[in-house]
Amino acid sequence: MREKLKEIYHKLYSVFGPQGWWPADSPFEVMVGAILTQNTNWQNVSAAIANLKKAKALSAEKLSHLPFRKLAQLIRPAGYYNIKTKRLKNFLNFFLKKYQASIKKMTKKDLLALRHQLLGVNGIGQETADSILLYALNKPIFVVDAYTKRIFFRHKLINKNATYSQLQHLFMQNLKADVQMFNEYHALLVKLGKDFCRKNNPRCSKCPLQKL
DNA sequence: CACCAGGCAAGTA
DNA sequence: TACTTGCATGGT
Repeated sequence: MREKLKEIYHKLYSVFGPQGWWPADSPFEVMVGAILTQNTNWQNVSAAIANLKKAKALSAEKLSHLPFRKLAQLIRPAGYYNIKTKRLKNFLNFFLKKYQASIKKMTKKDLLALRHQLLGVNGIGQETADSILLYALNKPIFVVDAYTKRIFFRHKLINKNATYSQLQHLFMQNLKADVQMFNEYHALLVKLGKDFCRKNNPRCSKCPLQKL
């Protein structure tokens, strides 16, 4: 399996090249984006973030002072805007109270302790927590998502009921903990998923992993 | 028109 | 523990 995982990575990298994740101007923007992108395509999230920038509201201080309705209006294009406003507020409270909105302070915290803290925030689940850890704070943790699971299931590398933790351990116990590689690997799986492994599977037969 | 997107929590049994 | 459901916009 170790070799298989490496083989897949190198194949994807050679086909698609570096993906340049996470598309954002700052770690804080990554964290906001991680919450907004829950079960939503990136284009809609991008529009929501553009609204926040246009309103000059993209900072922990500004966002936390913004009235609920005002914030909900700004992030509307991202969908689920009421629940996401609540989740953003929950995260901001956490970020301000525990870390004084300091990325630097947050980065100093131990990886697993911080992950546990993030999971304690209502609205932050495993994928969102791991996305924040990897893409905002450069911590060596592997992000799993629906594409990861679907791709590995379709290639018969896992069974259908594999859990998030099982998938994550599969990667982390078989690969060296390398932030840059974890970054690229997850992004490449999303790219592969978008192009060849949608739910309603238009072109699974053309997937570059077929011939491995 | 139907289907889906870089999830998560709450409710039910 | 193991399902099920609500949340919502915008693109194909």
